[in-house]
Amino acid sequence: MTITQLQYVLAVAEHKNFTLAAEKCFVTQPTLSMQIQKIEEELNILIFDRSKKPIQLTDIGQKIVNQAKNIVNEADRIKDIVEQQKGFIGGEFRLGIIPTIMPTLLPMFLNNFIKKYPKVKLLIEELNTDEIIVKLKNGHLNAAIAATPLEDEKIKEIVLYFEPFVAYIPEHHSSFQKEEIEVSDLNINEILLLQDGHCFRDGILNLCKNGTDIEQNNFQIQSGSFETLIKLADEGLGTTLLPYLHTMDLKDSDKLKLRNFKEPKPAREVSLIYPKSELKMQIIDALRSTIAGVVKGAIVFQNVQIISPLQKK
Amino acid sequence: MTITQLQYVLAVAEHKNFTLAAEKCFVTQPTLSMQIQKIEEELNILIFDRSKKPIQLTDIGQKIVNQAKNIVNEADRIKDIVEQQKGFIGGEFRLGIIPTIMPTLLPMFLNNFIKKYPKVKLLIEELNTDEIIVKLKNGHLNAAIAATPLEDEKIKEIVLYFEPFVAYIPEHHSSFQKEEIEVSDLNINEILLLQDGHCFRDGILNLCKNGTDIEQNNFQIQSGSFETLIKLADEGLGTTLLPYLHTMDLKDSDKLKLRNFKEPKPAREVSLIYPKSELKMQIIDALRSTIAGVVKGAIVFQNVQIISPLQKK
DNA sequence: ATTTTTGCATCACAAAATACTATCAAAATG
DNA sequence: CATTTTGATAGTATTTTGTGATGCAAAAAT
Repeated sequence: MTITQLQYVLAVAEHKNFTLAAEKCFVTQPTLSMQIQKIEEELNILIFDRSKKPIQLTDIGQKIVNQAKNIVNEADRIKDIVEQQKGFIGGEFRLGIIPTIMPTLLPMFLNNFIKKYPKVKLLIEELNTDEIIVKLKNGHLNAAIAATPLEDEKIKEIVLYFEPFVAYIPEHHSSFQKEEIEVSDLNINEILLLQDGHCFRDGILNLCKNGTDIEQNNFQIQSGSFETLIKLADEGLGTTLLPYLHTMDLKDSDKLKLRNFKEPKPAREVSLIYPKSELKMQIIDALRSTIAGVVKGAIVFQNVQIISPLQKK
Repeated sequence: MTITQLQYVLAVAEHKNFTLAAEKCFVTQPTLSMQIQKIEEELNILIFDRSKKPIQLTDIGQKIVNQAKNIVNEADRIKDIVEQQKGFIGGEFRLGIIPTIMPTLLPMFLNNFIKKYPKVKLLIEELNTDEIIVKLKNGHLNAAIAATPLEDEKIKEIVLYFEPFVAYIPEHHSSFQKEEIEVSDLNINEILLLQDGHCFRDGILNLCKNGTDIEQNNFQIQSGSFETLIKLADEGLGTTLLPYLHTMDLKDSDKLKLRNFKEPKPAREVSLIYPKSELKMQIIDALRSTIAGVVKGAIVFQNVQIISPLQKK
């Protein structure tokens, strides 16, 4: 039994297809077929049920795949340990970022980071929280930036900053006169929300559920970008909530429509998250310190109340 | 990097000698030398400092060895998973037992066990607790039977039974008249103890320290067997304490000198212990159930007070 | 101080394992 | 029914792993 064989098993288990798995492993399909047969023979069991289409894991195969993941992860960490010892910070690093953080945070730290760690090849992907969790677990991402806490056993979190929610109230709205607003001023049914799947949407639903129930009446528009929501609000279609960093690059005329919450301000917790396997910890730590550096200047710590980003059932 | 290479690294790390390590791996020394060189080259580091005699691990080498242990352990478990699935209970199994449990417990369950699981080749070794802990951690033992709790992070314990201490009081002793005795009746300085290194000795010291301090006066004889202690006690040299199972095969004349403690009786906790890696769990569980079966008849559960087997500093 | 022993490295070569190309057979697709 | 997809197999090339013989330096023994 070799580590290579286990990697082949994992590839087939993931793609449910020998040919595709072989490609991903950069070998030909017969090579992979034979190695899979060899390990099955050595263990004297069948890992895959080839009679089903697409290919299925047998019961014992599932157990072996789980264990193989452990082994391959632990083996990968050896190279990690060596690099860490050498103080080498480089190589490919796959980072996921949720859409509501991406446009504001990424420009703030990306330049700093690539200058400081030129040997790291950052591969950044915009994904929503659910997709991120899956990809962290199956190893397609090394780390991600998302709203937390996620309460996921297999994922670790390092809090980067707390980002208050800011209300955007169009001029004609009744709350426009107030200097600061409270959660109770908000009517969930007139808040313009992002599409389903954005955790920022879920966070706001959690925030507002506290007082009133959601009435499924009237209209509800959901958009994928805050810019749309702002324009809709300006058209008199309701109010909206923005994460603090988003408010910084509004036009001055729009900034006048922003209203802070009274303390403790509702806020989201933004964290760097990564799988428990803790691969590439040097780079994760490099990211953390770079982001901490740039965010410290932008976000003044205030008395905040953290809103869960999770969808409550 | 292959699992085989990691095993070679572990063998050299353990024996600090290429030639010996090669033997243990059942390959020639050049094979092992070359594979070690290959993995060092692949990682581009030195794992061993060959200039020192005996060979030393480099700093990074130590870290790699730690990780290699993980990997090899996890890899071993794959075969374990397969056997478990197949319901196969067999193969070599190395069991350590402490000297004060060996002569009484082993005859009680060994016959049952080998009849029930004829494919298991039990390799039993008499070792004291310290030796057992080392050998469990480095993989030279699969499990052991010892007094617990050990409070060791890396070792798991399954309690088998509680074995009360019984006092052996010679006829002319002042406590001989009492039907039941108490801890306060014991004078640590007149109790005959086993040699240093036996945890039964440490347990008794813990028991008696509660009341009085140990005076380092007079005489203290330490023996390696209870039989010696009994004879010395008969000669009027003091009293001694025996574990309950040991009292069962005394001569009737000697049994008259036994005195039980008042409840809660001081007792030792005897457990099946094994490393966290949890290899060969099927056999460990087979042992547990076999021993539980035979002990249930012999030891009536009573109100006991567990004495720690650990040497307090 | 010389010899012997110990212990790892190196060389040349054998055996085994791994991978590739080409091809086949079965199942799924149209 | 022809076509495509997908995994297995055969034969061969390449790479890896292993062996025995030997070298060489340092430590141990005489």
